[in-house]
Order: sequence, then C-alpha cells, then structure tokens
Amino acid sequence: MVRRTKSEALETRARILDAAEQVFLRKGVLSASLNDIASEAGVTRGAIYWHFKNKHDVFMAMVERGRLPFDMVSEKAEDPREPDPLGKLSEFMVFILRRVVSDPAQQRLVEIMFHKCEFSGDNHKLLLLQRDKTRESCARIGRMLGNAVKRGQLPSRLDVHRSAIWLHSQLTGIIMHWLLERDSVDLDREAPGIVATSLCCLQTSPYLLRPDTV
Amino acid sequence: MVRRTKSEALETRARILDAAEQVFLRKGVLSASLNDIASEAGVTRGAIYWHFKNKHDVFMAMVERGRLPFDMVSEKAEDPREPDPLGKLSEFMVFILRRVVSDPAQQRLVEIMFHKCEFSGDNHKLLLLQRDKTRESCARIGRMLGNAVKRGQLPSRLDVHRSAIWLHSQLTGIIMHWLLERDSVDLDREAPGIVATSLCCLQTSPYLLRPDTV
DNA sequence: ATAGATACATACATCCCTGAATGTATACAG
DNA sequence: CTGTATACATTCAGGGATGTATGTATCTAT
Repeated sequence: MVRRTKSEALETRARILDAAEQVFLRKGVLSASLNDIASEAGVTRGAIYWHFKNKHDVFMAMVERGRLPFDMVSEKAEDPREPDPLGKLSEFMVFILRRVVSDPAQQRLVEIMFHKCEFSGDNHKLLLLQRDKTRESCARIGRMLGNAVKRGQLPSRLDVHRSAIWLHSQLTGIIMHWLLERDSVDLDREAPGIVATSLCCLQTSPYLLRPDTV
Repeated sequence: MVRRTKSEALETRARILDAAEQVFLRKGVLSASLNDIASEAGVTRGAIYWHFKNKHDVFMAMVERGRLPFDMVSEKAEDPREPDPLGKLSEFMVFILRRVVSDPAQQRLVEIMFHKCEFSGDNHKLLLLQRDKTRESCARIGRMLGNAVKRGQLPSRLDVHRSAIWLHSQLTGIIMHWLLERDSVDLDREAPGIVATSLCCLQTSPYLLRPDTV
C-alpha cells in the first residue's frame, strides 16, 4: 500500500515526528537512527526521506512544531492597558511552570532540548534558535515589567532588562532542577510560591535598580 | 618511539583527556570520534584504547577529573563555628559564578555538560552522577543555611532544604543563561549583586518558611 | 643481562548507518 | 479514462567508526 491521499500523507508526517520525539527522548538525538524512528512510526526510512531531508531536518521540524515553555505568553499579557501587569506576569510564570509538569508533549520537548541533544555541528542552528527564543522571552518579560513599572507596581528605577534576564534564569533553573529530580520539588503545587519569591526580589534588590542618575 | 616511562604514560593519559575536552567542546561528545581525539592529542587510537575502555570511558574520566562549579566549596565553609555563615555562603556563591567566567577549564566542562552531551544510553550513568552532584550541592548549601539560621542570620522558620534547592537553581539558571549569551550579563562584575538578590529572598519570602506548626 | 611486562602503533574485520537510486501502486488532474 | 505526479517501500553502494588482534620497541624487575 503506497501513495496515500494528501491528508493521509500529512498524518504520516505527523506520525514520524511523534515517533522521533519518543525515540529522541529514549536514545538521544545523535544516538537515534532513522531506522529507529521509522520502525517506531511504522514506516520505512523511505517515508522519512520523502518528508524530510535527513535526521537533523526531522529534529528541527520536531522542535519548531512544539511550543517551548516561554512561547505560551499571549499577546494580551503584554497589553499596556492591562490594569494588573504584575499579576499577569505572575500568572504567566506560574502557567509556564505548571505546563511543564502537566503537558507531556511539552515535557518531552524540554527534556530533549536540555538533556537529549548536543548543540554543535549541524545543530549549531539550534543554538541560534535557542538564543533567539531566550532573547525574545526576556524581551516579553521586560515589556510586562515595563508596564508594571508604569502602573506603579514596581520601583520606577527598576532595570527591566536585567530583571527580565533574572526572572528568565530563575524559571529555567527551576525547570532544570525539576527535570533532574522530579521528586525534589512538587512543581505544580509550589509554582505560585516560587514565582512569588522571585517577584519579591524585584521590589527590594538594589542590583535590579538602574544606577541613580541624579 | 614506544613504551614510555610510567610518568610519561600518565602524561599521555592527561594529554588524551585534554584533547578530548577540546574535541568534545568543538564537535559534541557523540559526534566526536576517537580518531578526532587521537589526532588532537598527537597519538593514535591505540593509545586511547590502552588507557581507556572506549569513548564513554574517556568522557567519564574527563568529567570526573574536572571539578564542577559546586565542588569548589571548602569544608570550612560549612563549619558550624564559622561566625558569619551567611557571609561565607554569599562569598561561596560569588566565587562559583566568577570561576565559571575566569577558569577556562571549568567553563569548558560546564559547557560540555550543558550543551555538548546527551544524557542517555551509555551516558545514563552521567545522569545519575549529575543527580548526585546536585543533591550533594544542595545538601552543602542547606548545611550552610542551617548554620546561618542558628546564628540568627536567617529566619528561624526557614525551610533550609527548599531554600537550598532554590539557591542552587538560581545559580544554575544564571550560568545557563550566561553560557547562551555571554554578552547579556557581565557575570564577573554582577556576581555579587546577583547573589545578594538571591539571598534577600530568604529573609522575606513566605514560600521559603516552614509551615507554622504552632 | 635478559625475560617479561608495558605503552603504545599498526593492521584488520565488522557493522551499522547514511544517502541515493530505483521500484511501484495509487491519487488526482485534465 | 489515462497519464503523471505522488507517497512511499525496497535495494544498493559506501564510508566511517568501532573494537580487537597483532606488532614492536622500550622500560623494568630480578
């Protein structure tokens, strides 16, 4: 049986990506062969080579298909008309943490990115992508912080850029720790506390204020 | 020229590990071949197979030879007789951050662990090792926090275990961010501010206190 | 001094994995 | 209804990496 209909072909493509996700998670991206992926997907390597250029292409398609934790922020959270931007930011950060726990697809993707792939060789583009994502995430957080400053919810001299990097690193660090030892933190329950603790620094830390230009 | 003296052999072994470090950093652990390492070290694969079982063995030897960031804490920093345990902890954390920047060997190792290897297959032991290291680091931080609590430098109801995980995640997150975009943070200069900001949470965050058992 | 162990270099066999080439039955356009 | 592009399956050639086997010159113990 060959030559499926167009929608069936798309389904096959998706099945290949699903299979790749599973295999990458089990064996790591570099250690996984196209045979592994093909048999997991119930097709042959021929099918993979039809839909993709090579393994790296499969990997990139898989990465770009899934949404990473920080991609989840909605546009309206950055809306300057939002009356409670700090609350929105908090809500958003909690959402990110909880989603890693509750969404298996999200969890697989994060685990693959952190523990199952190498950022080198062909994957150099991946590093650039990761860098872009990080930069964009920080920019988003920065805009939300800026809104909060304008509303008087945060110190007027807050260094929003530095603070954004700070918050982003917090979340990344916590997620990494949780990935390594899931029992050490009940991420779903503790997320609000964790986020609140991060945010409290913004109010008091001199490091997060711009130098007094007066 | 063959059959070096015993000390020369040890030197060869070290040269192989140095070469492996360089090659792993450039190409990633999985993508690197023993040929790459051998030629970088100026020997043949024979030499590598004499000193090590296989590539994974080389990798593990390299990891265990180098000290990871959190291995640097001295015993005396945990000494309960230390009059200023909180200051010591702060000093220690700043030292860790700065060392990643200033010590190239440390930097290479961290980068390899975070971005140039996969935690799967043979490397499963590496995951366990990483987990142990993390656990031990948190335990150390926890003991220092405990001393600080006893000295009245921190709230008596502080949850030291949770706080230790918190602080450890902070540092990990910041280091990861810096590895991704070294220009975004002047880690060497900002280390004290970063650490101070982390530590200030310990004084005020309800999340880091044990539930009131009264 | 010499026998054996040592510290490698060299040579060899094997295997899996890749990429491309080819085959083929079906969907779809006209 | 027919031809052609499609969506795969199958086959083939190759290459590079691994592990081992073997060679060998030197160190070292007695």
